[in-house]
Amino acid sequence: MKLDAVDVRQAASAADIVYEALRKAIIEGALAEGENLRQDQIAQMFNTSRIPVREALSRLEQHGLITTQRYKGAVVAGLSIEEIEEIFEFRALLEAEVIRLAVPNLDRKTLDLARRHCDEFGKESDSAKWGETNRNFHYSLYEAARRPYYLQIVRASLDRIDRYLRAQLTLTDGMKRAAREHEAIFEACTKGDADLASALTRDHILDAGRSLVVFLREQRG
Amino acid sequence: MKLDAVDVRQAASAADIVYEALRKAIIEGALAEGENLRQDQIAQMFNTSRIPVREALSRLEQHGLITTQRYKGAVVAGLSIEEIEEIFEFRALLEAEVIRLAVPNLDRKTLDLARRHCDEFGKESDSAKWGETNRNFHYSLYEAARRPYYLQIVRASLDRIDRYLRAQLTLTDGMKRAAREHEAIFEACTKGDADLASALTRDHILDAGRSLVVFLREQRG
DNA sequence: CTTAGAAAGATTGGATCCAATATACAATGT
DNA sequence: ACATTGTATATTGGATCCAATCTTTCTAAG
Repeated sequence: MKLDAVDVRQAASAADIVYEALRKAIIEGALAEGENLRQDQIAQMFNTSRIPVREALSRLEQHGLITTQRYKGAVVAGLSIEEIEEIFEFRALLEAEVIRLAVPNLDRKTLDLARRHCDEFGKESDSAKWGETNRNFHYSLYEAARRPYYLQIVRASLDRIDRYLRAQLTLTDGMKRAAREHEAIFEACTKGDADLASALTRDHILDAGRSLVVFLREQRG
Repeated sequence: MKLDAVDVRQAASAADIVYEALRKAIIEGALAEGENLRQDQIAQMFNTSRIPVREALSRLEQHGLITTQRYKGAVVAGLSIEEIEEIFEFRALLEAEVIRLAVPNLDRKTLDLARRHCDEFGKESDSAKWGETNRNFHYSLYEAARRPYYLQIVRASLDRIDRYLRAQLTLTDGMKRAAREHEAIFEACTKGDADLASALTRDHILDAGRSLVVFLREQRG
């Protein structure tokens, strides 16, 4: 007997579905910062009651993606430029370390996968897909670090600033530069040079942060 | 008209209260790992319904303090030795950086506060109070880094392993060594030597992690 | 005696209802 | 006209009820 066994117990609850959908919408910028999130309205969109919606909102707040006020409701969280700078600095520290830990564990298969993700960058120009490819590329390498806790934090950090990054990339030539930097990081990984990969990753993130801050200062005045 | 105005809107919801109480109980080890958390039972303890309890449990799960299975309930999360090692390694990286960023901003007032916390270590032998003092000491210095996002992650990381640390400290002479190391870190801070403070903090955390792992390997066999 | 299967009880997930609070707007007095 | 107060509506927080699922127990056949 052969079949694609699925663990039924992992079936998603209504709250899980709402949470993931809202998370995705916020990360991709489909929901603008400051936008109101009415429990009733969301419940109707998902054909459910407000209970799972409230659970989802509570989780989103824990992750800093929304802010809530008692009896007033939830709004999509916005980040100040200072907060954005802090998160980029944090990511630089963390991801530089993760790639350093990953390099010694990289095998042929993982590198091939990363290579394919890297090649995708030339093709995509849509910001949602670009963001997806960006995550795939970095995470395919990061996985080799075998540090689930680190990766969880890395993910959460990227979640917070992804929408700003995407908005900027579509409006500037940041995508081309990012593609070149990815190429260099990949190169260092194939050579097994952990220190170089780490330094390049650090610069890659700090550069992206700097251009984003410049962009936002113009935009916000 | 003069009165002590209080922002009423910050009043805690039932879910907030339950969340904080359970978080504290788990961190302090009052709830053993693997212990079942029945919604009904908790609701009765807090004289409330299951709704706020479910919200609290959902938040706790996001922070990794409990694990839940659909229709089966929640249990206090346990960490494998590998997971504990990873979190100590992570904390070493992060807190070493935080203290480095903090040192240039330390002023007389902050140092005095840290000094007082440091002096508390000699007095306390109760593990709950010791843990509290430990947090107070480190955080009083960390605050000067002015990196709220970093601190949020630092807090969450400590939350996960605090109960193991406390259990070990009461059963070994780890408290004395920790006190000496705190003294040294404080010394480096007063001198304004950021690199030294960073290195000492890193070692302080890695040492604590190593002794804890040794302790747990014995205990768990 | 063991074990598969069914029934009963326990527990969680979700829906509906009620209470507490906020917001918008009308009414009233100066 | 303006500010203040009262009221009506909208929205959230919490309680209670029902459905879905798990766990345990009981039964009966091998």
